[in-house]
Amino acid sequence: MRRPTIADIARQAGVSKGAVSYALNGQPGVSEATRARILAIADEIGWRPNIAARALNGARAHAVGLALCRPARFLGVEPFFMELISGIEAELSARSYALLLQVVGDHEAEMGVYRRWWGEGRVDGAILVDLHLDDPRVPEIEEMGMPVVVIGHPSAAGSLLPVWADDGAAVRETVEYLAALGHRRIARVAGLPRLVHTVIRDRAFTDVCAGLGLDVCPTVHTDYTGEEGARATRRLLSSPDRPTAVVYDNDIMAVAGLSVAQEMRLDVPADLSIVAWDDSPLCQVVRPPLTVVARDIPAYGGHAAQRLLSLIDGADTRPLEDVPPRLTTRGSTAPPA
Amino acid sequence: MRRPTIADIARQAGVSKGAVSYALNGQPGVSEATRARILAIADEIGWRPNIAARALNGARAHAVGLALCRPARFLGVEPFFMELISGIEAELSARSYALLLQVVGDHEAEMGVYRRWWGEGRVDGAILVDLHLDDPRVPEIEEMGMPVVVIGHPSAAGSLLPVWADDGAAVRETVEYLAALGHRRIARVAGLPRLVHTVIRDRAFTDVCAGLGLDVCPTVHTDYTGEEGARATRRLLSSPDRPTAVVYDNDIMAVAGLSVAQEMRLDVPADLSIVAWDDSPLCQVVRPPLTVVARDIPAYGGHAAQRLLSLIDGADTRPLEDVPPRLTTRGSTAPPA
DNA sequence: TTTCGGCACTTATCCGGTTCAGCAGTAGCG
DNA sequence: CGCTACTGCTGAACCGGATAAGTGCCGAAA
Repeated sequence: MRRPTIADIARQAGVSKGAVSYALNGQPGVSEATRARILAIADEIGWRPNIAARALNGARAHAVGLALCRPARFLGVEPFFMELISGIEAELSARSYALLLQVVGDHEAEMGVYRRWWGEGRVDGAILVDLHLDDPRVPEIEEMGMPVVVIGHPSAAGSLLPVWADDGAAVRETVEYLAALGHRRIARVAGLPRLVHTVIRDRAFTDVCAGLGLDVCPTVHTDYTGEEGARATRRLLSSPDRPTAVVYDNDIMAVAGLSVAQEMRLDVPADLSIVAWDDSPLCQVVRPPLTVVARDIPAYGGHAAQRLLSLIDGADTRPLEDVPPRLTTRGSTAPPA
Repeated sequence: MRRPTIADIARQAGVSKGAVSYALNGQPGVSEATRARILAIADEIGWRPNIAARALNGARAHAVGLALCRPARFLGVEPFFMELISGIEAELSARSYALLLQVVGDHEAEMGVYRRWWGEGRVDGAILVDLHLDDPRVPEIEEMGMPVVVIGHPSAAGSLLPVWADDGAAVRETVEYLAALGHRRIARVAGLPRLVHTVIRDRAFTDVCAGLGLDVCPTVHTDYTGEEGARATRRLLSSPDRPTAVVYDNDIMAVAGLSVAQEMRLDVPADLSIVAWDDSPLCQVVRPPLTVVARDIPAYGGHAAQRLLSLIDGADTRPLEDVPPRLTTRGSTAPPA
């Protein structure tokens, strides 16, 4: 049951290893007749190139890495990562690249994983997600010299190649829509305050609220879990001048917020409008279905993968701004009572 | 910026490549003084073994594969896979194994991926999920000779190593609990009918209902999506002798069912009891929080990874029956009105 | 004093591909 | 006819590490 090698093919075809290599790689140097014979034999005995041997010759590892740095219980919650991964993969597998995945606990462990992968020659590059403010990973990766695409805003990506979407524009669209419905008190239940995209959304939210002359526009930060989303909602809805609309930073918190509102005998959307970030089946399954800021996450991941492969090939390395998220209105938003 | 090799270390230490190799691998053949000097140099210049070179010497690839064969949009929905993956990873990374992940569209593509990974020497083994009835993948993998752990029932795993949990027992526990509450008409909204675990749950459900002498116990099959869960629920609740309890095969369908019930002005749990399969933050966030059949999915994945690594090492290859899922009661179940 | 054993290394080979230099054979051309 | 140019192939080196087979040297036992 030994794996066949090009030496086996060479023996059967009665030529040298070199000739077999040329034939199998579409290189000139063998006649068409010989090439056809070699290919037929290779196919017959089920030969596959051994990537280890190829990689040894300075060739690509034909794999890229993705280390996710969130506790397992948070990862399972949001469809975001799974969708992102499938988008990345669709692109990678079309080019016969493999994805190495690892879930780690903290940034230090994450960097350890990247160092190992890169040092061992396991990957040709990686995708970095969840940028922090003053993210220590950026300078460390720059020093490593590993090709990396950052899913996040260019302002925090250093010299790494960013792929990002204009979250600010989506926040503005959402708030303007709510203001047009007549809402004057809009609250935001945001994610982790140290994440760059949270900061960007925070700033856009504050700016557009001020620009529209809205009354009070509190932002509450959470860890993205339903519990904290529920707690934040409870606090907001208990305040004297409670908001008439709440914008959430993910879907699970929005659903939790919806439950809290219904528990407090508030009608959604009559008494409270709710907007979720990132669409998911979840948002369409609850009553009323949630108005969401939707983006094509698999496409987003696919673009990142494309850019990374280009970067690895030494080609086109310009930053890519993806299409901005779009507001999709459903039953959870309406003019305030 | 070339990656350092043992030749670099040998040059700096003034010894041969062989000596360096012995020193770095803890083999006898070098003095402790030399070993220490070599290790210090290796550490200083940041040397890492090139896995490609190691693999070429017949060593392990130190990676295992997982190909998921479900459309991307279904994958993101259920926390199951993400939790399973993080559990697998926790075990793998502790042993410095990497996980190769690929999302594919159908079984044929999945087998292509396994063939390529195995043929190219990229992986030492793989984990197979979502067993079908008469699954064509089982005999094909048996023929390939790749070490594989199957997450699923032994009856369908052929000669591959199964890791499974007793779903039937959990179904029995659930139905008996509902019957003890006084329910006589219990329905089941199941997943894809071709999956082995669906069949096992189906049979257990029918058997225990018959054993308890319950009135009508319909099972409706779906594709696991919220839409189909909602549709099935609507149909069940519109029937003349509608069930007083529904057991769902995942969490998203249970939540969809809850919304449908509330839309139909049925009180949960007074008019309808609901049980979900697999716990998730989602189940705790909705009102009322859902009674669930819970299992420790990360642990499950971890056990599968352990078994696979044992199998690769040629050690302990007995099937593993994991702890059965346990019923966790919350607010969505009560005696029928 | 010789011999043997073992330590601490070196040298050479191998893994499975890629790639380059070289070398027949032949066709083209003056 | 002789020279060049090209085709189609061979042989060997090489990638980075593992490892079997030496080799030189020292100390202890006969």
